[in-house]
Amino acid sequence: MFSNSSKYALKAVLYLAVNASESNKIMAKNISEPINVPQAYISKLLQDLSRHDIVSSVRGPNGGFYLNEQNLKTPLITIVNVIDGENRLNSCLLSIQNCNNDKPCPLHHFAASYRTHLLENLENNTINDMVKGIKAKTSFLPL
Amino acid sequence: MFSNSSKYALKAVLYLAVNASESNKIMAKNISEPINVPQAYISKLLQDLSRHDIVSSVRGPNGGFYLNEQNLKTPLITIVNVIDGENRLNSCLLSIQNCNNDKPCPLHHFAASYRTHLLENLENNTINDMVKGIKAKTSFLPL
DNA sequence: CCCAAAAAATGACATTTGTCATATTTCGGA
DNA sequence: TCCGAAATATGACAAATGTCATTTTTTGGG
Repeated sequence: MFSNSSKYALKAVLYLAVNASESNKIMAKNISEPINVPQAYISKLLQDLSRHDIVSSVRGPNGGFYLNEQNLKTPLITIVNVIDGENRLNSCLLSIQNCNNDKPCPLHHFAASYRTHLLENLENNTINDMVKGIKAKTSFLPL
Repeated sequence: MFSNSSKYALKAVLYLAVNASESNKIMAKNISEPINVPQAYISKLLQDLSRHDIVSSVRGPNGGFYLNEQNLKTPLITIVNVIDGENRLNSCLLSIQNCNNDKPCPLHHFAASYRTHLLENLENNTINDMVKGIKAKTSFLPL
């Protein structure tokens, strides 16, 4: 579904969204442990995300990562697209070129409705929407 | 979602199910072209499937691959499990250990219903069910 | 009983993905 | 203005996946 990298990126971003702020930046090495991802690896991912304006970062002493107001409005799909590349979620279950509703492959209907449903959710929900759920305790963010 | 290997295996099995029979076996090299998969690669996959009694094979002259009555009754999930290993489809979108309906991760509800839905379909539908759809022209099997 | 056809087995190689280690740059504070 | 803290950059390495080539075994037919 998603690559490991995307999963890690999502976890890191969510962790930052909940725990960091401009006045309380978090260093890569302090994100690593709670989300259970090697430090150097999460650094590399955060650099990618930073370059794409999905997270904010400040170098030097008292530096670290956090999300500003704008960052929080990022739709979840953007994170996946940056890390995994576009339309990783777009292809048919069997990767058949011209599989569509008119000329479906045998497994098409097993996945089609859901896939669009999932995509809609990833497009319409922002990081901030997820944070609300976590703060309202309707969803959880363990390691 | 599935690995390439699983996709290829599914395509090969469906191709055999539609086009081969005990009296009309098909050689690996003749499956390769219509489903657009390298010959040696599809051979390896078919050997795997043959060892697990998902396809039938006969060596020597006039040999080849086909599906017998029993093979046709195989649920689709079995093919995926043999090639990709068990429960590749079981984990949560973020691969969080104890993510479930009671303690869902933030993305849980985006995927949960679909995943169970897809799994049910793969478990309850056999190769033969797919062949029926293809013959009834409600689904299609291009390359 | 040998020969050729075909599956089966084995292993080499390439690519992608994931992981780690080591520089390099930037910045604030003493 | 220099030092150390931290992000950033780069590249090496490992593992999984995908691809290809070669050899071995089995089998039917002449």
